[in-house]
Amino acid sequence: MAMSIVQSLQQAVSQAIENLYGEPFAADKVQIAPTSPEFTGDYTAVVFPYVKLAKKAPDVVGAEIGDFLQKNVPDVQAFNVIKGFLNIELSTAYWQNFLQNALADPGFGRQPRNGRKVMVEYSSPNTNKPLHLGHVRNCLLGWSCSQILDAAGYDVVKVQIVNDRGVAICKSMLSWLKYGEGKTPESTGIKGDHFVGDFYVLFEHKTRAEYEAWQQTDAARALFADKHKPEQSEKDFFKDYKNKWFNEYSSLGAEVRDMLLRWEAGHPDTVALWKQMNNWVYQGFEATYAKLGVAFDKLYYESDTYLLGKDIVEEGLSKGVFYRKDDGSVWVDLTDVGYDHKVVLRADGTSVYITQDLGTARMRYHDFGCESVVYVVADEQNYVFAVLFEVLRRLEEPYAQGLHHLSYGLVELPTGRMKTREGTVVDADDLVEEVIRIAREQAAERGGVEGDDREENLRKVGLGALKFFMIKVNPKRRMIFNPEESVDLQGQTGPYIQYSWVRINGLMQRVKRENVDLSPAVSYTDFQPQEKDLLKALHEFPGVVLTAAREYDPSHIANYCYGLAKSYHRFWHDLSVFNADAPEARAFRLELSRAVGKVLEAGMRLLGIEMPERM
RNA sequence: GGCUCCGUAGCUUAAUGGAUAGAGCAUCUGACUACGGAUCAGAAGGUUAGAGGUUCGAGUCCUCUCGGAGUCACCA
Repeated sequence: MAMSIVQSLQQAVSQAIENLYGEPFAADKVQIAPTSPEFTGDYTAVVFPYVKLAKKAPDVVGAEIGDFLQKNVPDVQAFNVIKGFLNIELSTAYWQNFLQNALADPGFGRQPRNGRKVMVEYSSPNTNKPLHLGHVRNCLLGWSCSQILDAAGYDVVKVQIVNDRGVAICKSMLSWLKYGEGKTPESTGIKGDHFVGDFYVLFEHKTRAEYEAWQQTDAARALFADKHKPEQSEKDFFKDYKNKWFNEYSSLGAEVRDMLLRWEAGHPDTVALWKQMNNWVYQGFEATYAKLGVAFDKLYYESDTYLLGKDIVEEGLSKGVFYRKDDGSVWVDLTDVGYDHKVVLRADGTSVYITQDLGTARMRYHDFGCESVVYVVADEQNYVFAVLFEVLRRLEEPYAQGLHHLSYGLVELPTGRMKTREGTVVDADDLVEEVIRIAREQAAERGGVEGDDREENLRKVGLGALKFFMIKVNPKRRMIFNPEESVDLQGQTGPYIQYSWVRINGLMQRVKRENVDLSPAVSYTDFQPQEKDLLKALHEFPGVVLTAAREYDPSHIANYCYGLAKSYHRFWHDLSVFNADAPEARAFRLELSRAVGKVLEAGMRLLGIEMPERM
């Protein structure tokens, strides 16, 4: 592959230092950055690191290196030095050439395949209730991260692990058996995941009613009198006691545990019911994923993986990574890296969560051979993943050096964390409908364009607003989501970017209609600042994709697209395209617009955001 | 309490150790008989929580203090 201009400049600067001052300086240590907007130039070399070995003042060093570059690098046209910053101006020919190449390359911004496989795990829902706002952020991050890694040259495998077993789904199952009267999603017209979720909520209500009734019994009163702490109110006491009550006194609790035991024993009716209810949920999930525009290559189910990992525990024992206590439980000592002792197998020989995670990791490596894995999971599990990764490294698993936890901040509401019990959960399906509704409302207010594709465009605008809102901030930042006002359509938003693309689309339609000759573009040389800004921004695109991939951070792409769209809006406002005063200028601006449109579309696609034809 | 993360304008936020900390929202003032005004320009808004330190250079790295969050089950 040809060397990029930045690499050429690094090499040339390195060469200059060696020639001028007789000291070697590694080319990849040479700092080259895009020139700040307030100065003249395209790229800037920082010369402070060389003043010591040159034994000269910074501005002298800058001038000497600049002189060398101008003489030895054909693309360098001019330079200026300000306070130790060497600003380099590239030639018009370089920029013309760059634009033509970018336009000719259908995959501009994408790297060649690097032959490496990476797995991205995201979403990973429970099957007892529908997806909510938190899953939406997770899915958007997981999807865009997958797209970005793909663009960076990796082969990406997208997976989720579905928590399809355990107490939670048993609650929905029992609830349906007791109160369902044989209803189905089909018979009620309720989407499958919501249908099952409703029975989960109903179960919680019934449990609460049972608990409140129980609190009036003599046994409960006696217990409170005996066990409560001084200062503790009856209300607080019973709040804390709920779990214990559910496990020891509740008849619903007993029935759920019984159902879980029957499931684990493979009781046919129970398993059949479990399959039925989960299938309802999966149909609902699929619809939601389709609406969000995300997909998976393979699904893993906890019912298949929850027993895995015991062989790894044995291995770890023989390797000395783990140790066994007298009661038979198995542990790992991580105190030397500042963590704790962690149990990896219970005394009764059954798995804990990490046992399963170890087994799943190995199983997936066996399935796909990915040398690295990205887990998209909220930051409340930071410690869990730090421990998991440390254990896998100690076990010397072949993929252990490539593990990454894409940790993101929880999405909260203005009232605090979402709580199922308090009914404050923002449902994913509702949210999608809501943002499309807002887009429709806004379009009507602006006297939006009608047409056959109207609904499709409104969907793209609404989702574009939502997705951009959630992805433009650094993933690790916590986010307060106010459904009332979070999805703006003006300013630093998805629709702002979509609008710049729509403008370009309008130009391209006219080019086609009028069969405009674009060939004079190459003889245009008098770049205006607004045009130069766009050229420089386009030039950055491939590097931004690589940065986003390296840091597993889609927000870089979002911020880049915003910056490019902003430059384009200014260009549009300040300069005429079709009415340019010379044919070369008109053709060049059209070509430049075409390139911007192309990059905006590609960049936003990496975020899972589509461009509407009109808006 | 131990460990981890965070603190940038009224609010939401950006900034591979580099130049005068950059945007958006909200507020105020302007801009189309011109390719679409979901746009553009301008004003105002900052001791980057605080104090030390390293460096030619610190929002960024180190130490301490203050404030906030997460997490510390043989639960899933």
